[in-house]
Amino acid sequence: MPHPPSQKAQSRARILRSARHLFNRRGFAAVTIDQIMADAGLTRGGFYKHFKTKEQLYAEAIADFNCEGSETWQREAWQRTHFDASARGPRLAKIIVNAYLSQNHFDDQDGSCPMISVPSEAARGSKTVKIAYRQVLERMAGAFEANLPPGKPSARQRALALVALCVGGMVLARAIDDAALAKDLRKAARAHVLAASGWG
Amino acid sequence: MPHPPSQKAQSRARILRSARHLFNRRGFAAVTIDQIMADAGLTRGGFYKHFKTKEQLYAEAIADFNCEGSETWQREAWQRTHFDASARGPRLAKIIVNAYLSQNHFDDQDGSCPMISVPSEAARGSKTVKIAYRQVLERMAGAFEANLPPGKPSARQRALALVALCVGGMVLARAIDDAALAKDLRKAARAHVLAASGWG
DNA sequence: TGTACATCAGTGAACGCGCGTTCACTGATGTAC
DNA sequence: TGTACATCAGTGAACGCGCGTTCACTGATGTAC
Repeated sequence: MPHPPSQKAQSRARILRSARHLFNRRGFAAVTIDQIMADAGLTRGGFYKHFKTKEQLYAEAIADFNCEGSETWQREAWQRTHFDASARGPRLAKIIVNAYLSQNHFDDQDGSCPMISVPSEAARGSKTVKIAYRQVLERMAGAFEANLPPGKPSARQRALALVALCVGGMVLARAIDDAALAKDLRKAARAHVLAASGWG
Repeated sequence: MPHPPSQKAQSRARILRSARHLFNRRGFAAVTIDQIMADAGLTRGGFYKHFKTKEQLYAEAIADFNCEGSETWQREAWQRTHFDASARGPRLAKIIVNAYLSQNHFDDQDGSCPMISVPSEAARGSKTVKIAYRQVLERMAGAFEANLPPGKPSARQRALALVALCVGGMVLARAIDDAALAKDLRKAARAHVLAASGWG
């Protein structure tokens, strides 16, 4: 097995990252394999040494998103809470909500959560795409649920509603052409989530 | 001006309806002008007698959606509330919420609200598309706001959060490949909206 | 009323263009001896 | 250690194909006389 040992893995990771960013920004159909490979510093033909099809890349690109990942808007949320690295429980949940509904996340078209950037396209995607999408959803719902007290509508159910609120607020904010209304949507969603959860 | 008088308007309406349904089901990029025209009972070339470009059609197709419109899932909601045609105020709001988060709406890929079927594509659309999108949002938010009591977070702000919750719940439900979780999302969103608004 | 004409919604072939995918090739690397 | 060979990530030209848009044309209708 010649060639530098882990170079292929690195190329694959670069392709994945480029794909995730470009899909986020422009959507599945509007992005070219040529563009993805160029963005990753490679050329067209090599793509099929890593992925079987464009659709498969799409699924992996969604799964590639990491809730605690390294996107700018995620890191900046931590910083704004004064490097409260020991934050746990409700404190952590509040940080997540604030980051998720932040202006930085709104502005970051490349690095945003796929639930916000590609929901309607995932709905039409393959089974593999939808499975990857559900994993992202479950991770966020799980983080919320763990920080909710038990109660009448189950913590799980309340967590799902809070996720829907966060995602819905950001998705709508992105889809309109009115900066003020977009801000209102984010603020309204954040206020409601923090009030309903008790994390405020 | 020859040709049957209002025939052109009828053709235009048919094209618009076909476009809205096909865009809803498959997304903007995946739908062909050929398919839209065929669905409307016309042929390719005639399209440009009605619309200047595919993008313009997209904007008009979104605007074509009517909140109190004639889609099946909308009518069935009224029926299920026992033809409560005199419903007003909170009673009406509850009917809207139940219809919006209903299984029928979930299943109706053709006739669903564009906020649910094409949010991430609208976010990348032209200014015209986003304006049309905002009008749909404002209509629903207005209907909610009118039925909320004044309060600390303004009725408007609470209305926006409720819209985000309804839309987010449905959007997420559509994007995953798990019927049970999809149902849970709809139920969680509905329960939360009705509880928070007092319409329950 | 009848007839010739003008209009224009709709037709369908054709044009460009770009994209996903394939494929023969390259050349840097690891392995065998 | 050195050398011939095998491997395979990456290259870039090429292939099909389908789509948005254009365009010359048609034919049913309304209008003018």
